[in-house]
This record gives sequence, C-alpha cells and structure tokens, in this order.
Amino acid sequence: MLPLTHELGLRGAEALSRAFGVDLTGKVQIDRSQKADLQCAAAMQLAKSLKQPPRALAEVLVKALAEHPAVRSTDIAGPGFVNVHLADGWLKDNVGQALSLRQIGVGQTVVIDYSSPNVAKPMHIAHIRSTIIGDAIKRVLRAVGYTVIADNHLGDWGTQFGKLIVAHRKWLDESAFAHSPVQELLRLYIMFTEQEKAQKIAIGKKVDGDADEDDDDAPPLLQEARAELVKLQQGDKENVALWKTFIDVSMREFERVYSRLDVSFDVVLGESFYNDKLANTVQLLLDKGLAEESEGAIVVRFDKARDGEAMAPLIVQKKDGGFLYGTTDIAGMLYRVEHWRASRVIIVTDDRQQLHFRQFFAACRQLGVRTSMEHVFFGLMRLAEGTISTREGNLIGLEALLDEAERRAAVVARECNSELTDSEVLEVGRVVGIGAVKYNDLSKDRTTLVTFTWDKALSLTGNTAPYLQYAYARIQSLMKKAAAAGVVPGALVSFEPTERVLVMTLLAFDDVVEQVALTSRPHALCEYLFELAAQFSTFWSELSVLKAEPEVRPGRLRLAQLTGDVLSSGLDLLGIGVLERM
RNA sequence: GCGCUCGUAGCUCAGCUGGAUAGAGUAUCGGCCUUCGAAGCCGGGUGUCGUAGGUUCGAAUCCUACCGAGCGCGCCA
Repeated sequence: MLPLTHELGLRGAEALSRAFGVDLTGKVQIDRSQKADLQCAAAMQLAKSLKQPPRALAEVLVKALAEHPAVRSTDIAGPGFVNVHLADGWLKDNVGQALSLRQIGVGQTVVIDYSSPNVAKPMHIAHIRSTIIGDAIKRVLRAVGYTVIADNHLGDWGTQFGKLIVAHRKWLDESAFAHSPVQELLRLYIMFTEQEKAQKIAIGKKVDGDADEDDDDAPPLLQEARAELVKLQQGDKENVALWKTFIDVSMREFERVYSRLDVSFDVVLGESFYNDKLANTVQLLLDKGLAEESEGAIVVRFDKARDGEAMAPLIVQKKDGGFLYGTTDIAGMLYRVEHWRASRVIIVTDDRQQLHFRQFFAACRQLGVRTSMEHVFFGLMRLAEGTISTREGNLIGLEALLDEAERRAAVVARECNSELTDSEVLEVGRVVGIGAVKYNDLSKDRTTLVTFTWDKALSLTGNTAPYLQYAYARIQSLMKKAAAAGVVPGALVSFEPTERVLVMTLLAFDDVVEQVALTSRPHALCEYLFELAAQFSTFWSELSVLKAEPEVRPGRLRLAQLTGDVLSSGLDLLGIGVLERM
C-alpha cells in the first residue's frame, strides 16, 4: 500500500500547494481508516497555518484524490476528514504487490549490536530479549536493502577475570569442567563471591558496600584477584591462556544456543577487541579538550547547552590508570563509524543502561560522530521470586527454557494431529516451541519490568507464533489439495467483504515492514501478522475455496496463497519458522 | 535529592510523531467439526485510559504538578 498512500499524499500536497500558493510537499499524510479505506486529516492540520477553513482545504483534497485510478470515491466528513474509498477493481488487480518491499536502505550500512552475553556465565532467560529483538531488527533492515553488520559485543574483558583466575586455581573441579565448563565457571564465580564475603565479615568490613575502596584492607582474595587481573592485562602467558580457555568454552555454549534460535552474527568483536584502542581514545578526548582530570580520574563532562541535557560525568579512565566500559564503548563507536562506515548504529540492551548510553552517545557527538546512534532498550526480566542474579545463582537457563518450550509444543502437536510421525512431532515441537518463545518477546514493546512465568512464555494459543504458523500450515494443506484437483491461483473474481478486508491488509505489509525498519520496533510486525492471520481465519471459516463455484476458485486460492506468502516472509523477518504440517 | 522507563478491561498487553464510538489476547458464558486442518471460527459483558490542571476545532497520545511502581546516578559491566 505504501506506493499508493505515498502517491496520494503527493497528489494531495501538490493540489493544496497550487491552490494556496505555498509549498506543502510532505505535509499531507494518508492513513488507513475504520470509516473508509483511507483517510486524510490534513485539511484540519493545515487550516490554521493557511488561514483557511478546513472545509475549503478538504474540497481541494477531495477533488485531487478522486482523480487517482485507485480511488472510487471521496467524501468529506465531520470537521474536515477526507475519506477515500478505493476501487475494487484496482485492489483486485494490485494485490500481487503485497510482497514487494521498498528498498529504503540501499547504500547505507547499519551496525547492530545485540545479545552480547558475558563470557564464563551461562546464558539465561534475561539474555533472550536482546538476542531475539536484535536478530529480528537485523533481518528487517536487510529486507529493505541496508547493508547490515550484526555484531556480538561479547563481555570478554573486565575485573571478573581476575576473580575467575584465582577461583580456577584454587577450587577447580576438573571433571565438572570437562563435562559442562560454563556451569563449572559459574560455580567458581559464586564460590569466589561467597568466600570474599566471608573474608570481609572476618575482617569486620561491611558486606554490602561493594565500593571496593582502594585498598590494603581489602579481603586477601580480592587483592589476589586484582593482582591476577594486572598480570592478565600485562600479557602474562598463563593467565592469557586461561582467559582464552574461558572464552572458547563459553563461545561453544553460546553457539549451541544461537544455532537453536537460528540467530547469527557477522562479527564477534568483544570488549577485548578494543583494548589496544582505549589509551588512544582517552588521549583523543584530552587532545580535543573534551575530557579533563578530576579527583585523579579522567572524565567527560556534559552540559545542557552543548549536549542537550546536564548529565553526570562519564569516567573514561580510573585513577589507577584502568579503563572502563564507557571507554570501550566510545572506542567501539569510533571503530564502527570509521571501519564500517556505518550511517546507523543500533545497540540492543535492557533499560538500566539508558543513562550510560546517553552519556556515551553525547561524548561521541562531541567527537564529531554524525552517525545516527540508537539505543533500543527493553524492560528487565525477573522471576516472581526476585531479580535474576548470577551471584545468587537463581537462573533459569536459556537452554532449559528452550527444552521446555519444545517439549510442550510437541505434546500439543501429538494431541492435535494424529497424522504426524514421531520425527514430525519432534520437528513441530522445535519450530513451534522456539517460535512461541521468540514471539512472546517480540510481540511486546513494553519497557517495564517483565516477570517471567512458564505459562506466559510458552503459551500456544491466542496471539502467539503458533497461531500464525497454524494459519500458514492450513494454507499449505489447501494448496496441496488444490494442486491435486488441478486448481491454480488466478485472478480475483468474487470480492466478499471478508476478501476485501484481507486484500487491504495484505497490501499494508510493506508499510509495516518499513515502519519497523525505521523505528526498530518489531512488535508492530507481530501485531500486523496476527491481524492478517485472524482475518484469514475468518475467511477460511466463512468462504469455501475448492468447494466454491468454479469461476471464483482461482481467485480465492490466490488470496490464500498470498496470505501464506506474507505470513511466511513476515515470520521469517522475525526469525520464526513455518511448517507445511503441524 | 536528581534523572530514566512506566501506570489503558480481572490478568497480559496494543493504541502514544494529536484525529471520528478506546482495541486484542486471556479468563468467563453460550453456539459451531458427516463439508478445504477446531492450535480454529461466531456471539455475549466489562474501562474514573493513575489523579488534577493546561495547550487545541479535537488529548489515552503533547505540557506542568502530584500519586504509585521499577530502575539508574564518578573510578563494576
């Protein structure tokens, strides 16, 4: 529908510009409407600035729009709404355009940073949102022509490695490590935290204030960890080897999850990749007079006049000379802009980091970065019992979630369709189960906290992926029967209200995809696909295809086919698969 | 204290770059499988859109204040 609404908007704007002698290009928006096929509210919006009654503008619009071949009639309603009714013939002839997407991203490169799990920790249910939302945005951007670099910005550097190295030396259980290494690393990390806490209590320090003040009276364990970290940073062979092992075993586990989720990246540039660029980054900030020394540290300050808002300063170098993740992020942004020539950089994380992103984006802007920098954030996930915490160990592993999702979907498949073979049941469980989990996260735009429950995360009825997959499977079944009966898709003949509604929705596909590409909000695509599937379900139960009069069969079959095509491409853009039978 | 994200039906959420009577799912109740797949379809009821002001022809949507929730705020990431 995009070409049409776009064209009509242009025509309307042209007509108004001519009538009133003012350039109104781009000021006339055409939207879908409940009262008609399309509506235009421009008459009221522009009335004041043109010093004309809305009605006079509406008259001009009504005439101009009515001339378009797609338009059957136009009228004015209420205070100046322009209603547009489209011609049935035009809709029937043009429904085939539904699948074509305008290539709005051609020639532009986008770097999208998502998933970004921490090395040496298992992925748990809170990691899934960044992973899935990021991957969907990647697919959508690619579909509209962008060159997309998907980057997994691994948490593979930082103070936790000092702790892990110490814990690994002291308490490693070799057989456990051989069997499930990341689980063992997690155990070591938790053990370290507990022992450190015990030492703090023993020497009479407050357990909570993990301010980790400077010094000498820090618990011995922590002092050891710091020493190991310094050795690691200085390139100590043994520590570097250990660190690499941690990364290897973690990546192997992450890959297993990504493969199950059908998620992929073009590059994996973790925090450590930017290590050798950090000193230069700080120097650059200093040279440009953007950073200054403060209490021994080096900070970037922000003010309202220059940065649009007053924010706390961002520390880019600690007084001990160490760098922080803000430094890494700035270095990362510079790299992405220079090396990839990115015109957009999108980073997907939870909403707790908003301040950090505003700070580091502002610092980048001060450095002259013109690229559009977008922080796509979502609400934190928690359990009914409380916040998910690695240290507390109250994790629900991502793999456990996926296992359970597949199991539940397989049970339902067995119950609902007795024709499926055992291996098909497993396959259906896989595609439907994973689809349900993904859709559950993709379909909500909420930035509020999400409390995890199995039943919500694994629901299989209503507005869920299985509902869409089911509509698709029924269409494929119909297509097979049609082929066997020698019916082939053809021109639309009948045009019952149900069919007309379906055509209007099919034609809106490109509009929705473009919107998602521009706003990075995949849930709009979920909403759309659900609406489409619901309208198809109504069509399916109300009207016959193969049992209808011979002359209307090809057209109805074509509608079904197009619906199936849009459903499968739409789901593919979300990273969700479809099945011929389920 | 300052800031961020929110507050819409019993529950989970759309709608928020202002547009016509505020929508889905779920739950609940009642219909629909000898006719292309019932993980489905059809029908019934529910709202101080947190509260109070303001801007406007028009506000769930924009602005201000307040109430409530979660999160964040210089040497962790």
